[in-house]
Amino acid sequence: MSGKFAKEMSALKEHLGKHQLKFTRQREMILTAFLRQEHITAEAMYHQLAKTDPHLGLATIYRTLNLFCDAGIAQARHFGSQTQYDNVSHKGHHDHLICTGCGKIVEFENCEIEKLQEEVAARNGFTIQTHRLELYGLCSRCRH
Amino acid sequence: MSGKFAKEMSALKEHLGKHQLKFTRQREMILTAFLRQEHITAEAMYHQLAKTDPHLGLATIYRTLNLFCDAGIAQARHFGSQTQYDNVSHKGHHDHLICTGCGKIVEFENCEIEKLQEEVAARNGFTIQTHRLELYGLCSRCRH
DNA sequence: ATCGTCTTGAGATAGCTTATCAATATCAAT
DNA sequence: ATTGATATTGATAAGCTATCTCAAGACGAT
Repeated sequence: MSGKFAKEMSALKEHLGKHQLKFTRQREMILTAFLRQEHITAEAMYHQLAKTDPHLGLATIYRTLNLFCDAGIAQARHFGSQTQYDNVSHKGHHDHLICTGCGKIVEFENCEIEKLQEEVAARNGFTIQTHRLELYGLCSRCRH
Repeated sequence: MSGKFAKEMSALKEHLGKHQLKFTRQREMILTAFLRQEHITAEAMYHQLAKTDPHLGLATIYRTLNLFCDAGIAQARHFGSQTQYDNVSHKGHHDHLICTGCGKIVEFENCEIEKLQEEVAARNGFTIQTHRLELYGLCSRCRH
């Protein structure tokens, strides 16, 4: 029961303690479910957890995911019409190359770009938690 | 009246022709206004154009900006709770550094990153039309 | 166990975007 | 230039996601 999520669990408890908030059954349940994902929407988590606890409210999911953002465990990102809550502790980050012709998506990683991003951030006094890089263009076939 | 936006105007007309769509007074007016901006929201453009044409509907703005996206002239980007429509032809492209603590947004440009992006694209047979780079983290004040 | 405070669940509400539809504008063919 | 077929517009309703409200219940320090 110590669990592989002990680090995040204590990060949450520390945040709760600092802000006079309480550790509840729902917060524990939602955190455990959240840490199993790389990113998820509130709606998706609502349906996922409905199997375990049918009375868990959607508003509670939103409130709790936003709480995780405050605690630095999650990070909200607007994608399409919904908000994606990213698991900050998840490492394997990849970026996307998207063809505007056929919709093909190629994933890539580039350490040099990431290093330059760190430099830009540092120059502006920022500490990067995560990022999003999408390149839009035409793939070889769609270019004709 | 030839105008500095001739290139985009013909790109729009080409798209319209290919899809059995019509060239209207509203589309021309919205395109001209749009090309003067680097990026704008539908709501902001609605208020801006209300001075010229008080009867122009908000739905038309949304429809037209989405049309520009289809034509490759604009690009939608979800930012906060609203959608930003970016002017693709605008050169001085800037990226964003976003504080997850206070919401502060810092714009930046970095040629080296852009060059590396080109390399990644070329390696995969892509020709970049535009891109989106957002760095999320804590600004100096929010880091404490 | 008690009490003050925080949290929850359910539904109402708010904000942004899209759908509906009758009236109108556009454009190719007369 | 007129016609006719089709696309577009404007106004408003509807849809969706996320947040707010508040009475009832849970938490945790004492």
